[in-house]
Amino acid sequence: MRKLNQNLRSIERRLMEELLAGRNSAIELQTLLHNSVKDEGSTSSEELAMKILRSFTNGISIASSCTAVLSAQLSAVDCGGGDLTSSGEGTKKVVKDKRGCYKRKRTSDSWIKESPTVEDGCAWRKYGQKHILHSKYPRCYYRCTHKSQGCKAKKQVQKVKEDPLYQMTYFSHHTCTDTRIMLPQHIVELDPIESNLLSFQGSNYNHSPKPANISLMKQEFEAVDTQIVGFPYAKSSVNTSSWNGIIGSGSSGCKQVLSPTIPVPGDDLEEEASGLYSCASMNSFHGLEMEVDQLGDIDFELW
DNA sequence: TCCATTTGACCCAC
DNA sequence: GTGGGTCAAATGGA
Repeated sequence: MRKLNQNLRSIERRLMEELLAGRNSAIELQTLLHNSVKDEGSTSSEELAMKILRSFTNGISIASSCTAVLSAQLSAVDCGGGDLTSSGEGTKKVVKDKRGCYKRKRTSDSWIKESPTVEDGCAWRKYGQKHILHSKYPRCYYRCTHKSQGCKAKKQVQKVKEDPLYQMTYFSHHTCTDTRIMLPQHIVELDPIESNLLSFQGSNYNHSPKPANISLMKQEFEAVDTQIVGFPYAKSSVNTSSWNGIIGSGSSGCKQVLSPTIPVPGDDLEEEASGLYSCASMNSFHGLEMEVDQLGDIDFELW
């Protein structure tokens, strides 16, 4: 048992180191983006972005190994039915047997993320929308555009506040080889901070995925807001500019200007474990910061 | 024609 | 019985 504690402490320390490194790099990048003139510093921004990605990937990988250690140790101890993979956060996953026949089961292969934008850099296809009891806003259901490739990634998006804040619940990681969407060049070039987007343009990612219909996602919530509370996006300059950048280009513009790509890992095993950040890699900087802060609050009491 | 969204219906868990 | 998640036909845009 003492050895278990030592192992866990060691993993905890490594995890925290990686996450802190990622956080520091993110802060550094934020400063850099604030100070840099357009076209300058793009290389270092890329390097930093990759550094951040690497740190989070490593961190998640470590967290995964920690879970594996815990599972192994706990099953050895046999506490009586304690299954880490099924005693997660209380979120539910629906497994389909036949049409309309589902079994809900708890799963840990899901995670919640809050963000001021609904866009997360991945290509999603909406397959449903429901009004949720006691909720002002509808919940939207999305699955990966590449479902045909067998990708089981899903997400639910629900607006939780009048200020643009969306709660996104992800289920399963992307198994498709291409989860990215494309952004119009000018959005990234205008002002990465102001547009709330990060450009990860790089030579390693040369696929040509379809863009997610971000404007429709925005319009959808805007329509709801218009009915209920007016025009909420005026409250947030950051998000307004972000969305204006996208919507202003129109959907055709989005398809025509495809040069900046947002790399989302998913091809190798290590990155497979980093589904959370592969999906979040294009999120707003504020969102990233928020996530890092949340990660900093991880409760290691269990260990 | 293809693809994404909308929306009512279906079905299950609670 | 109700609420939530999914399906799939209808619809619309490119």
